[in-house]
Amino acid sequence: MQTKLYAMASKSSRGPIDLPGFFADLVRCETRLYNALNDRLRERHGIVTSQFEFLRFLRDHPGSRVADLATEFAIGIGATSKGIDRLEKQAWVIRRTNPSDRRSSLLDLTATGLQLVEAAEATFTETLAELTADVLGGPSGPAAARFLSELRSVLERDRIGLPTG
Amino acid sequence: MQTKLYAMASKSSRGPIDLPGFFADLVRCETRLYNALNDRLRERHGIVTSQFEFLRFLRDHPGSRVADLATEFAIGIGATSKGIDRLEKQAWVIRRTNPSDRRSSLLDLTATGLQLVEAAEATFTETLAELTADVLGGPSGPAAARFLSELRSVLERDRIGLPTG
DNA sequence: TTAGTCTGCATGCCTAGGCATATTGTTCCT
DNA sequence: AGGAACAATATGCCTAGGCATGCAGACTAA
Repeated sequence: MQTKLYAMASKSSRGPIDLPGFFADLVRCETRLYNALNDRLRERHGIVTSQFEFLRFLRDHPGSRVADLATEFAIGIGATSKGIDRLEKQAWVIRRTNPSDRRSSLLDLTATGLQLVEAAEATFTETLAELTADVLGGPSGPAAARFLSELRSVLERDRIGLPTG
Repeated sequence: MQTKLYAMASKSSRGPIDLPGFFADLVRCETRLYNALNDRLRERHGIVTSQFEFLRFLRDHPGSRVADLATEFAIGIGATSKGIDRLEKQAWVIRRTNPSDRRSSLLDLTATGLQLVEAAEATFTETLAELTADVLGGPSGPAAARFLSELRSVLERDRIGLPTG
């Protein structure tokens, strides 16, 4: 597969980063990891990765509003609302009216939702470790983690890439 | 925004990588960069990032088949076929019957398509540089590039995360 | 208060991708 | 040669997200 040529080219670059190549690698890794995690989570828990991420966020930030999720995941408000609809339909999440602003709801996991997210988290972590095992031992891991963490902070600070709706 | 807590936690970790945090940062960076690039490319050239990537791939790999694109981008064959339909409708790509296997077509850019991809590439590279300027100077960039390049190679080697169709 | 504006979210319409299937062409046996 | 298995991709149906809109609640100024 010709693809490999790209990877090798950026790998051996010594000067400043090959930015397009870097971005391509970033997107390809994200896509494939996301797909693989979807498969596992669907098969074992009947959810997909985006749902797992919603549930995990609500576990870690109980009482969030729809807009908080939208900002966190950089997706539209409408999409977020619909995603919550689906989780609510499964009785994994409840909307409770916000006492201090009746336009919005506060979101929380149900007991079942909590149970689900804990089980799914085990699968998630395990699968991720499995998929990245071959490179995690390498020396560039911590630097990569630092880099993406900083980049994410900057993008969030400047509100880059937030959809309209 | 509570989000920052995540980023800082993974940033200051010293031992083995916080894998879920790393993955979260990866996905968030990808989403926001992709969204921002979409906005710019749409506004200036009337295409989105996925289309730019298709066009660029065909420029660099003329005569590819639909399946080659599907593998490269880890998306389904059907989706790829439809994506090519759209590019063909705009006369940016042509399907030419594969002389050695008439089930498939060989894909190539038209002159207009080539012109478009060259212009879009300038926007793409420039925008990407702009968005990542604040962290590119940092010391962890090259290691991050190496890490993702290696991870990508491993995922491709093991055919991880390829959709069914 | 009360009109006017703003905000948060739900909903509708449209597009894009996943998966299943259909179609056409190729390969492999015999 | 002839048919069965296989392969490449085009197409249909379904779901999820983007964007625009609608609506209820909050906020402001007079």
